[in-house]
Amino acid sequence: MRRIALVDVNNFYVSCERVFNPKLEGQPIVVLSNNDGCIVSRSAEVKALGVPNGSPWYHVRELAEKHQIQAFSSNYTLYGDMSRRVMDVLRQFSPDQEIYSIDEAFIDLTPQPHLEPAALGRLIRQRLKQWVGVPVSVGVGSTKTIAKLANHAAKKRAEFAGVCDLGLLDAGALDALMRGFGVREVWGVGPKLEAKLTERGIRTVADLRDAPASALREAYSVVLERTVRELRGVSCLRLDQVRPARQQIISSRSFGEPVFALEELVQSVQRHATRAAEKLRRDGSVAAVVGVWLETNRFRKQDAQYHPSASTRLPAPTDDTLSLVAGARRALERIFRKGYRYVKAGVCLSDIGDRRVRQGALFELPDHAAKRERLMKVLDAANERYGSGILGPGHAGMTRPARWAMKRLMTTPAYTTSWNDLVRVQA
DNA sequence: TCTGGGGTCCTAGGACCC
DNA sequence: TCTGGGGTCCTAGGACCC
Repeated sequence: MRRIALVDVNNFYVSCERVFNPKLEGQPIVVLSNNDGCIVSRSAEVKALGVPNGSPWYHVRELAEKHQIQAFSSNYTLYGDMSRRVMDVLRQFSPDQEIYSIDEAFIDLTPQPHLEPAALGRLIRQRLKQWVGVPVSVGVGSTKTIAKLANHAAKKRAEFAGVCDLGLLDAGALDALMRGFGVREVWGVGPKLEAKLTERGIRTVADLRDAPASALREAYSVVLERTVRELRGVSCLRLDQVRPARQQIISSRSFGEPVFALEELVQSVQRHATRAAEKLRRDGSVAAVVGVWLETNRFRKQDAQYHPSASTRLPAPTDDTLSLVAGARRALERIFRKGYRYVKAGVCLSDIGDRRVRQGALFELPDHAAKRERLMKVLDAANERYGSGILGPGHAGMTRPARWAMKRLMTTPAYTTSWNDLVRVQA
């Protein structure tokens, strides 16, 4: 029997903000998405007010004023660094770790049968609180799907006090617990599947566990069949310790203000292609296709809508910023139409491979490629040292601050990654 | 006036092959 | 009246995750 633990940080972004501003403890606070658009993290106090995750911030303004909810712009520099600290601590409990997202990881405790998972879970909780400063929940089960469910139980049921090992429950207690949770709480069941399953009379986790797996595969997909088997304790999902290189790299942003002119779209698309190329090089990958898309505001029914996309296939896979920017620009020029109120642009790199086994172009000059490579090294080094975006193509004549630049009006300092932002402690 | 930004996997259907 | 039977590859779109 495997023993998989899922550890995640409770309302991660909110918890990060609280580490450096303890006065926020016990206060209703939220963290907002880019452009201060939507709520992406809520403290328990805000959840208790019934504010759903993902709500547009301006929709809850009134409620926020009434209850003095404090909002913060997202500070990904801080959250990324805090995430690294959490993962470092977790790795000390088991080297068999899959970092599943910025705030959660699976760890395999099977190779340490002499340790009791629940006791270990309590130790993890205590240590992360003390060493990193964030509260976590721990769920343990014989499969990843059960560990996810256990984690949910650890949060929702006070009697578990943040740590739940479903392996400790006898059959009757496990059944009761599974009857107490709706099918939507299962990892892999979203709103669409929930609706379809409900039609079939499958309403609780227990209903899904006991449903005929092969029939569900026929009706829906192999993904759902695997979920059902995992709920029964049959492991169908591997623990992926090494993340394979990404197959797709996206850089996109909503604009701070609507944009109408090609000139401004060019600037933002160049910026996205540059960022995507940086990510690509960091992965040690090359891409053969660069895609661009534009969006108008789909919530504004009075506006003419236009959501075009196009892509450019490059002569050979590359990680060269200038080639990728040029490709993105060509794609953009093909889809741009005047007269629309654009609110977002994005770039997507695909057909990605390992740069070490890259196939060159037929007419490529070897020393040209070598020069470009050196140029990219300089670019990456400069941006690493002086801040991302300091050096890049198309910067000449750029209007600052651009209309397309993000709005972030409530950002906290980069406490852990910038000397200037270090916390001052008074004696 | 203001509604995020990343990713993954699977399926269906069409084009094409022998 | 009857019009084969396998394959592969690619793409678009859908569903899910955080």
